[in-house]
Amino acid sequence: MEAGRQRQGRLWSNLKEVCDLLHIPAAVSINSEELLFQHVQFKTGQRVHTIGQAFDTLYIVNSGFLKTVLIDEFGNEQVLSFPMKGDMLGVDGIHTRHYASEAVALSDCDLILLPFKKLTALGRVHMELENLMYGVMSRELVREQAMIGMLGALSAEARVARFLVSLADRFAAMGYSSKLFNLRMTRHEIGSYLGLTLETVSRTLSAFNEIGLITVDQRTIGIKDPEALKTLRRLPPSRSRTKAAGAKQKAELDAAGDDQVLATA
Amino acid sequence: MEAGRQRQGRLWSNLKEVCDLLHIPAAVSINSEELLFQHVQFKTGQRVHTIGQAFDTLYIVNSGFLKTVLIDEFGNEQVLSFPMKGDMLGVDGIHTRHYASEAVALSDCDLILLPFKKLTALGRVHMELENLMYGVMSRELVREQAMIGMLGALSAEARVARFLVSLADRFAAMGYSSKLFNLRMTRHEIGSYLGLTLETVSRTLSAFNEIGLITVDQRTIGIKDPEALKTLRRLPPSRSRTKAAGAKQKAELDAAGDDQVLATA
DNA sequence: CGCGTCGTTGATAAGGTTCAAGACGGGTGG
DNA sequence: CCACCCGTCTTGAACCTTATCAACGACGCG
Repeated sequence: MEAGRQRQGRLWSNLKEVCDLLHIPAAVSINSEELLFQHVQFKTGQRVHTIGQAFDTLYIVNSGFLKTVLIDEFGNEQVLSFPMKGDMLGVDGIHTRHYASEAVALSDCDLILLPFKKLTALGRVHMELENLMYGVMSRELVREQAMIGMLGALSAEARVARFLVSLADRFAAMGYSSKLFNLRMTRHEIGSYLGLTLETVSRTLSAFNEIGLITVDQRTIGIKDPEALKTLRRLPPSRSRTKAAGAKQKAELDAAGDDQVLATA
Repeated sequence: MEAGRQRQGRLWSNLKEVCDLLHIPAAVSINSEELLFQHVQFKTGQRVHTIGQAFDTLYIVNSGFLKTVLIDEFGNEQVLSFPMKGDMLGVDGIHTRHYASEAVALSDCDLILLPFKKLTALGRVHMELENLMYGVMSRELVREQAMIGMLGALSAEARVARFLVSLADRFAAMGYSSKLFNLRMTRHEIGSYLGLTLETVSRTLSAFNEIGLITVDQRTIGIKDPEALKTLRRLPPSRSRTKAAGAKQKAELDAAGDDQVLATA
């Protein structure tokens, strides 16, 4: 329907601002005010790019909230990430020159356009740019690795707990409160992201609420006991009794607090 | 114990060979025979790099089989990938300048060293290199996205089936048989990779064997019905009834073959 | 030859999904 | 302005996939 952007970008950013946004030490020898990147706005529900669409530009989130999704053979969505301020979009398009995922705005957004051609051309001149890109892509890779580890090894409760902590941290990094914030996504989307059903997500949030770890009021989440959330596990759920060093004594610890749902470091 | 490599690299490769190995169109204007990369050999069980170790070089697998793992707070391993010929290792170290994962040789291996410093220095001169790196990293990112989608949405049987197909494809790409090959990893490692227990992996393989999809003899796998394996799902297990377009008619298809364990395209 | 690792298979239980019903909230149209 | 509706969220109950626990067989190595 769309995927067409409403271009009238009044805003532009220079490289310094882009680096700051990405939390990458700029080391910019480029004083250029002539090196500017255009902004684009997307409204809630609009798609920034779709799967298979020809790749030509990367995006950096300046404000707003999005989701990126994969669509399976039945049209079901699998949420991959919830990008927000400072995150980069579109990197998965570099390889095949077609975006591998779809990015949808969950709120009104302001994105910075980084035309890939322009970027590589600039890299020819300024090495900082190249290293910046490597850093951002590597960071994204590490994030996805952590995600795989979480999906592969953690229980539903642990996943939801870590999701909340991670959100809190990101809000904190953006200067917002990490104690009280609004979820921009539905339970369904959270569930997809965490490999759970929306019912399980809902139930788990309710459970956390009853225990006093958080408060829940629809999309409004209050974090009451961040430490407990961080270390919550229950169910070291598989590939336990590994011979890996250090596994044993921790297992005893675990057994000690067995009837507890949570543990504090 | 090790993580110290047994350097006596007799072998060296030029950029052209590296590109071929990575399946990246070289477009090499660099005729250099003076631009050589050293090889290193690792024996079964040796670690190429460990978590937290200072990052300085990337590796390309020239021959042999490895695994990369994350270690959680209890010492449990979470397998992230099974790199083989043509795959790149160490990319996750770029961001923090420390490797985020551990790479272990599952067989005797021959790896090509790409000192990162050297690489970026070369990138200053030869643009092809830069684009090569972007391509490789983007490809890896896409691979991990697919992995997340799989862990988040597929049943145990579908995961094992896709794992086998993916292995078959990779063997084929390496010039080996895609119909008969040896697993280089244990059931435990497969289970960790797929987010399952080793028992479930074993049982699923046995089930596929009985149905005639594959033959199993310990580590030796024979692929009998690749198409069935590719399309096997059973249990679109969660986030089903999505309102996403196209979901409906496919759901009917699904119901039609409901008592069937497998479906052929 | 025995021990340890790896793999198979069975019985049991539990975590999480599925199905179902209802509540809440926001937007729309009468 | 209220009624209505639809998407979202919550909660309950039954079911099912997969983990857990356990025992045994097979292989490889010292």
